[in-house]
Amino acid sequence: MVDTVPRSASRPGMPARAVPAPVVGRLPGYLQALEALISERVPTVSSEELAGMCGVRSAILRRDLSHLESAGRRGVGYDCAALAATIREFLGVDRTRRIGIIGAGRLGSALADYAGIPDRGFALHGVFDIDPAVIGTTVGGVAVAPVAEIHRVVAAERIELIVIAVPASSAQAAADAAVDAGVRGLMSFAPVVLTVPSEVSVRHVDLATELQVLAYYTSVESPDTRPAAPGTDPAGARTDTDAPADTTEQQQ
Amino acid sequence: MVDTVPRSASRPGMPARAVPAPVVGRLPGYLQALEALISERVPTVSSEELAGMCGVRSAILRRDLSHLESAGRRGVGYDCAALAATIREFLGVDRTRRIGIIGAGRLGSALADYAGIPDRGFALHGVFDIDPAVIGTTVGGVAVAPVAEIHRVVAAERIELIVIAVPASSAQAAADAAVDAGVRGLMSFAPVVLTVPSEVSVRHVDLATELQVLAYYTSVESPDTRPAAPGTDPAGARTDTDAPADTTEQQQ
DNA sequence: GTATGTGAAATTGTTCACAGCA
DNA sequence: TGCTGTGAACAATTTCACATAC
Repeated sequence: MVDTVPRSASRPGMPARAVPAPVVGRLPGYLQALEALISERVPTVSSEELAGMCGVRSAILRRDLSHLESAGRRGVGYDCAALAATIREFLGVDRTRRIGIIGAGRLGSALADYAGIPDRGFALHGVFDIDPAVIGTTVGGVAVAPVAEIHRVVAAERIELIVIAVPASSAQAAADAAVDAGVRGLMSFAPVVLTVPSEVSVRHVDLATELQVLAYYTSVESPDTRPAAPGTDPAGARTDTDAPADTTEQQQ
Repeated sequence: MVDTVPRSASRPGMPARAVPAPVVGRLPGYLQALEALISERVPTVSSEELAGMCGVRSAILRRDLSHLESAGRRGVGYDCAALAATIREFLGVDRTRRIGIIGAGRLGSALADYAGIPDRGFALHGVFDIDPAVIGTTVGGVAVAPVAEIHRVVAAERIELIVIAVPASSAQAAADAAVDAGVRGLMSFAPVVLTVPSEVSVRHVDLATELQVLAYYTSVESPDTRPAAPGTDPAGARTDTDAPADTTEQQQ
């Protein structure tokens, strides 16, 4: 599926700017659903169907897709393969992105497995740690290198994104090292706010944060609350958050 | 505005309902920052300071806090300990919430470590798997039990939240088992949309999704984001040139 | 003087509903 | 006929700015 067309990789050929963060956050979900359809040999989907698979309303789906040069055919629907290709290109994963992970502990190793999974547009090209005991061992098919060498490895392997899987106490240092190495995209699992230059993007995932939000929703309307509608509060895909996940599953 | 949202007669206890999802999503971040301040013996913070620590604007912070019975003192700021207590109570983590993890693989084991960390309001009370090879082993200080026993364990240990850390192919089955066991809050790391009853809340975190969003933001930055030829734009769209330029994501 | 809490405005995002094309 | 794409209505959220309280 990757099969990057031998074309210029410098710029996506579509109006990139001005696409709202919530939209960007939902696109990966559409892409995932499309890939499932494609693997089942389904040629086209209607906005209604695709939206249903992703847990959003069809109107949202259509408007979201209108931001990128949509490939729908009125009266027919969207060509799965074409739309998937469009979204991949839009997101910039039409070519494989090389990623690295700082932290070869349990979490880092686990993430390495996921990151190594092909067909999602990413490939693991570096794992870093400061612990001499793990340096040199293989994680996710890659030899663990000292964090001190991150600059060299990032350059040599052309790593573009770094996942931070170290304890909170070393997260900022890890981020600094990654930024210093030239990386412009960071995804952190450490429960601290990272300070980075404005040109660097950071996505943050924190187990405790997610659980606390979950705790809120399970207590608000679990025990005895039934104040009408509140249950329908769909957690908007946070820009950043957001994560494109809905809190409450609602079927209507 | 017509207050369509039922602020409802909230529970006498204390929390006021109808709090927007974006607000709920930011509260854990405030709590985290407050805990850091508390550990440094800082007695009070201004909205300006706290907001700065969390990567949000002070106006947002103040309005967010206004949703719960705020504890600020004009001219002074917020009492760290009091505010932290208020947020904990609001989120429902003023008492320890018991969680369980389905999937004792690498990811599940890694998460078990995080989940076991005290002071965040959670305690691991169950780990489940279907693989006979890991059942009985200890993960995160808990003996791994068969998924088939989840109902019994959830009841016995009074587990309230379940983290799903299994492959995509078994995620729905895991969710079904958890729901059947009476759990009303799920956090899933599997890249699939889970179908659950409306009274169950689901939070979803997917590495590939996050990386794809990150990929987008790291490639959009191109200095010359030239929206191609105007002809490509179907409806002479209002190219709101000028982007928010928010490369830096703030956490959710 | 300082910093909160909050109307009101501005902005951003979602839903409706239908014109128009395949 | 069926379904997309989108103007317009609507709703939610953020930001401003200031009265208010300490």
